[in-house]
Amino acid sequence: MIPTKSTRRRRSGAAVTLHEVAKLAGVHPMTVSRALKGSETVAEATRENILRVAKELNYTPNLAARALVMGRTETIAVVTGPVSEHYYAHLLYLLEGELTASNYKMLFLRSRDINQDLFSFVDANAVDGVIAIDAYFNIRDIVQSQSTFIPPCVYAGVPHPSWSTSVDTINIDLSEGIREAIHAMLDSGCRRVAYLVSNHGMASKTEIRPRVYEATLEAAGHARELINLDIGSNTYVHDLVRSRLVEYIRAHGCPDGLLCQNDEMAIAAYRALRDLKLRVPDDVQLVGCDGLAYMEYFDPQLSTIVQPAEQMCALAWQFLQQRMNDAYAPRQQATLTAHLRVRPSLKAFNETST
Amino acid sequence: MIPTKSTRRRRSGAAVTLHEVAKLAGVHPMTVSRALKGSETVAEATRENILRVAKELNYTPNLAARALVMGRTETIAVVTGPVSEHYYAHLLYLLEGELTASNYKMLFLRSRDINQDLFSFVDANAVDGVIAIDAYFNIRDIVQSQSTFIPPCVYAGVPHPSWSTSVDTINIDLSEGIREAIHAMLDSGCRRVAYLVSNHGMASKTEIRPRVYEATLEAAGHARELINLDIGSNTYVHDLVRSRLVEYIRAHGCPDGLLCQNDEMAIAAYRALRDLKLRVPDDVQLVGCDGLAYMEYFDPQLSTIVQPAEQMCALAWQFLQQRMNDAYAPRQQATLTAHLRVRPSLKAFNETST
DNA sequence: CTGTTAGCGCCTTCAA
DNA sequence: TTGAAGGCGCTAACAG
Repeated sequence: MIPTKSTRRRRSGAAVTLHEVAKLAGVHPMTVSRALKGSETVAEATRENILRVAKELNYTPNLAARALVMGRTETIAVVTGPVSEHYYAHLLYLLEGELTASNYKMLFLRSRDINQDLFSFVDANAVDGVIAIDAYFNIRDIVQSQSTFIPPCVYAGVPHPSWSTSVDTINIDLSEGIREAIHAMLDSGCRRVAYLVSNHGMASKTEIRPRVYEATLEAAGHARELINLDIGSNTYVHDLVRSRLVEYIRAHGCPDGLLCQNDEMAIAAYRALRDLKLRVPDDVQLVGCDGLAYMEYFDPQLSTIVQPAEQMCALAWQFLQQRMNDAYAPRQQATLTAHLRVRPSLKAFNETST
Repeated sequence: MIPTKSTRRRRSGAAVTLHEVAKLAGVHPMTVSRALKGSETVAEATRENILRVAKELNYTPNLAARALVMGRTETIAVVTGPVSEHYYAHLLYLLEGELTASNYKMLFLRSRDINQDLFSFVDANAVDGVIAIDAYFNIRDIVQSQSTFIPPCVYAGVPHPSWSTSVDTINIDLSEGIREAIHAMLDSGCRRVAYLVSNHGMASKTEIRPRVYEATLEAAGHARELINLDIGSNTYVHDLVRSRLVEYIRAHGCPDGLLCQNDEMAIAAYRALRDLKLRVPDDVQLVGCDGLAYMEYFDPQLSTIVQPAEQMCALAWQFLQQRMNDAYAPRQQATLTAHLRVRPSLKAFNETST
């Protein structure tokens, strides 16, 4: 029962090769190769015989060998933010659908450690291309390098303001949604609309969210209140957001409108408010950002700025395929707009629905 | 700027090979190979020179070539339920941590279409092993085949009762948690504890959850109420669970205790109850199963049977590594127990906390 | 329609 | 300490 150590490193199990099939079918390996790929030009009789033998031997082509000779792996690297956040998990789910529909495999990389040279995977012939979502720092090096050649790569997500990239890009424009959210709150009588962020980077004036927030409030003649909980790049943010927001409200009183950097934080904020016996939307109106399905299941149902995730993923894969076909095609770009979804966590919901 | 078409299929970009480094360093390719791997036996001077040249040329080893000759890819296939469910996303996150810590890559496969021969990926030398979680049907074929050799594979999750597998296994034992949940509800006065499932399979007597549910209620002398919403294998279950549960309750009145197949369904059930203006826990006590972080952020905070996810993932990777080292090592098995976490959605919470 | 030749980039093995 | 030979399994290109 112990397998023969025929070849030096042959995996103990199956590992039938083209040659073995060929020998048993009484033809040259090349004929087997042809027969197993799309038809091409093999006689019906031989083909059928070959297929039969291959099935009998349970032949599986060695993908490493094929990748070596073809220079392609039919594998795409996908890089996102931490998949512990449901937003990224959802994107992964959507991308998985796109890729498997095209018979591509997905190498899932680095949702946590952020400083990693992605393109080495392309150079290493481990993947044919890269889809990076909201992973600024992962592709920054490449984008900034002056290399004439950039491997097939699509960057999608909320654009980072500090660089203008030369890679194919799908930008999510949040500004519309943010304005809609702020106006929804102001129009229903909010006098103190705060913006809740998790760290310094997200509070910075170069980020689009705080910028739009500040501009919108200023235009409306209201004071700004940027709440930076400063939890760094911690992954499990919920607990910290919850406790620090409770502290903040105890110290400074509570805003009557709360716009959150993303849905995860909105959920944590919701909890903090309930801890304090504050009611949504009567005491505080609450809006998140991402469009998680879960938001609708809270009580009251939570409003959110919905990112067009399906569209983004479909387009990302489309762009990447095009790029893999033609490395020197002109740069591809698209911008998708995120809009507010009004739910009962906004007082505007009642006006809308009745 | 257009790259030379030197070799026929060379990818347009980098793709520096060992030979080019060798030529520039004035040594034999073999020496480069040695110098770049762990030291071995290369003179200090030559090594340094080689490393310098390699860096200068931005050399990246071709993983396909290495995989071909080594027979290993340092890649693991991970198969789970649909990653749109947060539970699986969380497992993915944990596994990613394990794998990257060991310098392994992760091929993420088939979280949706369930009938796929996973082991062809191992045969194809595309991955060195497989971690399958709650993906019965994906590994069923292999487990049932009488093949003497099973590729490195670890199956983890709630065990399927119908087969006794010969692969390495980590079983999650939910029965403890289910009993605890049911008793928590009965002890606080529930007279009608129902069990909510999504489809026929989950309602079947061969499944452990309904079995334990029925046995426990029977032992306590209570009637059983299995609510099967029969939504098949739909992925986005929330909406359907919500609407069908509302219908059910309108038709049959409401149980005063609701145990759910998993947390996703508990969340949907929570929403259905709120739609009906029913209060948790006053009108209905509610318990989910999985241990999602989100459960704690609802109001009231939702109780759940917590699966030991960290432990499971760590153990899965440990088992798989061992198996990859020794294909003929004895079968590895472990059982982890899930326990109830009592939160305010159970009346017992007040007794506990005060 | 099928076989031959050559080589993808790397590593193992043996020789110097 | 380094070099040379050979092959992993497959496929493109060209013969026949």
